[in-house]
Amino acid sequence: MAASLDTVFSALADPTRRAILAMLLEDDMAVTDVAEPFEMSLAAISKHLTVLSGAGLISQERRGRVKWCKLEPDALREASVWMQGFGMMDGLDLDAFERFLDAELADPSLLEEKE
Amino acid sequence: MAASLDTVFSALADPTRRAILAMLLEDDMAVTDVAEPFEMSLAAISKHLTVLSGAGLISQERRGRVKWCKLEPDALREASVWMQGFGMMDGLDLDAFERFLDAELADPSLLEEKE
DNA sequence: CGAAATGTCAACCAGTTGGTTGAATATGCG
DNA sequence: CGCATATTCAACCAACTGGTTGACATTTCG
Repeated sequence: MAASLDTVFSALADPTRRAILAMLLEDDMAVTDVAEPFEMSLAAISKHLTVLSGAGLISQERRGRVKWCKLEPDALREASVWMQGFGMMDGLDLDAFERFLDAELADPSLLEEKE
Repeated sequence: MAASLDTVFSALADPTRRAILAMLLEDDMAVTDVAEPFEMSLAAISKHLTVLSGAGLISQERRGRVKWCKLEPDALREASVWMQGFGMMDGLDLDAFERFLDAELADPSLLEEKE
């Protein structure tokens, strides 16, 4: 819950974790369902979720057997503000933003390996 | 430089490196001057600068004995767009999104002069 | 020339990261 | 109850990080 710039940026530095966030953009998901598209163990995904949770980027609520993961995009705000200080946000890159939207609407899983 | 989301976010995850970027916002600086306010060796700062350079966040130009470091805020753009996508999708930054729509509806050609 | 200043390189070290397995803990279901 | 499901825990491992120090190369300057 610290949600410092350190923890947020370092949580975002991993492509698996960014892909998870993109998936959660669609809908809340159970841990097992989050793990399904990835070629790694459930335990590894569980750790990634812990990191995301520690950065405040997601919240998790246990309901019965299942732990639901929910995106918390507010946690991005502090980092976003920090970046705005560098002046390249006086109007974001709209072309890129539109491409993001198109890609997102077409198929969220495509966001995984953008670069 | 690579400037992938991975390298940019992980470069930003370190407070020393963020502080360096903030310093370079003021002015271009020589490596020694960048290092001066920090309580660590010059070699450590040199490594941080290598990381920043690898992420495309700074450029370095050697002039005589001195290597000048220059902020390259464009490298933040891709990361910003990625983050902003989350805010937009959740109505967090609806203001900016509406401004985007307004601007586009008013005069789409204005959007070209971004760079 | 010889000395100081500017950086980087190489080796090293401790701590963190991202992954693996196998066991453990709840919870739900027939 | 007994078994499958959902998730974490614990130990372990290789690779990476962020720091150190001392040696090295280059450039400037008296």
